Amino acid sequence: MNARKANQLAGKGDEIEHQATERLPAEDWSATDSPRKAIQSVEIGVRVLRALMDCPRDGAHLREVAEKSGLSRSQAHRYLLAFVNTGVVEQNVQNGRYALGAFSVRIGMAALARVEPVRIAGDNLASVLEDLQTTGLLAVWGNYGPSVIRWIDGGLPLMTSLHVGSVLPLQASSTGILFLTHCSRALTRPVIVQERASGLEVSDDELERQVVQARELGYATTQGTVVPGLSALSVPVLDSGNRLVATMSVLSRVQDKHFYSKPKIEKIRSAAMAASRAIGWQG
Amino acid sequence: MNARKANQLAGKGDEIEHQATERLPAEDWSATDSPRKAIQSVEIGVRVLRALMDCPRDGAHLREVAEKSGLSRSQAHRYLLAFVNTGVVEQNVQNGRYALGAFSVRIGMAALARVEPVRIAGDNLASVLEDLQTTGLLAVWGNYGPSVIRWIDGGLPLMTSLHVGSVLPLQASSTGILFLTHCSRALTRPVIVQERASGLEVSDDELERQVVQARELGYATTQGTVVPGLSALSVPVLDSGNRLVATMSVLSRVQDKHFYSKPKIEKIRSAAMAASRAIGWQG
DNA sequence: GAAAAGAGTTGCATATTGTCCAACGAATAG
DNA sequence: CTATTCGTTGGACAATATGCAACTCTTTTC
Repeated sequence: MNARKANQLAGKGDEIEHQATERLPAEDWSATDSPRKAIQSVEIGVRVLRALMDCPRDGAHLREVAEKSGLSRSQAHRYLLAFVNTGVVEQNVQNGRYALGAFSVRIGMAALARVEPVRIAGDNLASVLEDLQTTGLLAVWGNYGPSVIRWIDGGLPLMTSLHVGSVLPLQASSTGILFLTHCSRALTRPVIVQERASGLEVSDDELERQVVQARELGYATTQGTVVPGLSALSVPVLDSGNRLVATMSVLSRVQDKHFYSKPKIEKIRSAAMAASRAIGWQG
Repeated sequence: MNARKANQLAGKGDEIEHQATERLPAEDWSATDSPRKAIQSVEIGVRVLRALMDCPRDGAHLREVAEKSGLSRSQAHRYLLAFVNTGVVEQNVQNGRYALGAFSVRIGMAALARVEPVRIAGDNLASVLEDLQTTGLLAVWGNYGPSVIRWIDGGLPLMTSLHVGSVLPLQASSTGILFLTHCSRALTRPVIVQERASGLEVSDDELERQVVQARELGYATTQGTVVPGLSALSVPVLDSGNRLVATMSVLSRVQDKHFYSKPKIEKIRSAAMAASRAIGWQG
């Protein structure tokens, strides 16, 4: 048992990144490691998921998963099979690669819904959208930049490529500008590098200008840079530490030139501020 | 083994809320779980997560989790313990309730990054077309109506005026019918007006009939109305908000009267549903 | 062009590991 | 106070995960 267990736990020399799992709700929810008797297979299974998490979008080969999680290939294969059976993981039939699947998204969404700030921001956004009779979205910081986590349809007939899961560009969306405004360079820089490698380039000067403006006004706007014909106004939702928790965006057609009137902007801003205050912001 | 497994699967007399375990092959769920050997504990673990997913924001008691997942309390407790150890689940020390934890959010974020509707729909369409040895197309809503964004040649030699960028008629194509079925009037009406001004007129009654039929069947068909001699069957790809993201169309010659047999239609439909699920649809 | 290497997948004997039962302490109710 | 319910734990048993090796298929190498 000793040799076997040692092999399992230590992996093949590679130490597994056991990143301190950040805790969003500042309540008394503990996730402390305890040496109590549990289901070992489940803990190993989570190791497999962890291995899949920091993988390129197009998935990982069995080989990589096995290495990252410190399992033999046959073992890793069986764990992946179990996850595939349950929809947590999907396997690309073309190239055989494994990646997190649709059910993982649902788990994440269910977990997010439990996070107070997101819930509150979503509710406030919904009521503003109903008031303004238009459509909008909620975004948080995801693995590859600002990610749409809620899409609220409010009367404005729109067909866009945007949807829950879309990653918005940092440099070319009002949402992105807000994240640039409120988040550390260390967080945003890699994404910008990535975007520029993909051909989306906005000069640092121009970005700086927009960031300053967003900071002054308390909101950011874009016209048609993400989806042609669609303009957006985004406002930040901050927590007690002035950290950006989420962004609320209100959409309209670019031809509705005067959609974002002073009173409407005020409504949107105060909705975001109400949400911010509700989660402890004191600015 | 029999008695034991039966007990596991059936629960303790209470029937488990077996919410359509989304397995694509649509096997009957009471029979053999997985034809291939996997890790049973992991699959059970996912059952526990599923139980946690649809519970109130403040978490669920061990009791509920046990019932919903069809496990004994001691069993459920051990699974939850394993998830708590890994940060997937958190336990409120005050009231002892369990809920999805911060790590679940991270899993979801990682999975979200992989959601790319058009690519996924294109891949699924391609494999169906290869299977059926024919040609098809992918369409999304464009500025002037349903627009072809991918044309996939699959053996059927077709000479048509259709190509990437073509706008399909709302009233006279199976693709158009689907957009009429799933999109708001406000979005489609202008295009219909435009079409009628150009001489293409289908009565509202007839359209309504087709829309109802498409909604019932889950697909739409046309014979030769877009391109003479060419018939098409189109299926919708939906996202998490039940919005129509794209349509997949499979083409054939009208003289191949029995091309769209039941099993083929089923294949096409399930490809679209697989794509839908992969981008978060939960219907 | 054949052989070798590497990838993904599967069968099988073995014992590690999950399961069931029962029990404990702690709340809560009656 | 007793009775019940709940979360949690211990221990014996056997079901289940493991490691090894084999197999298929593709890719690489010579």
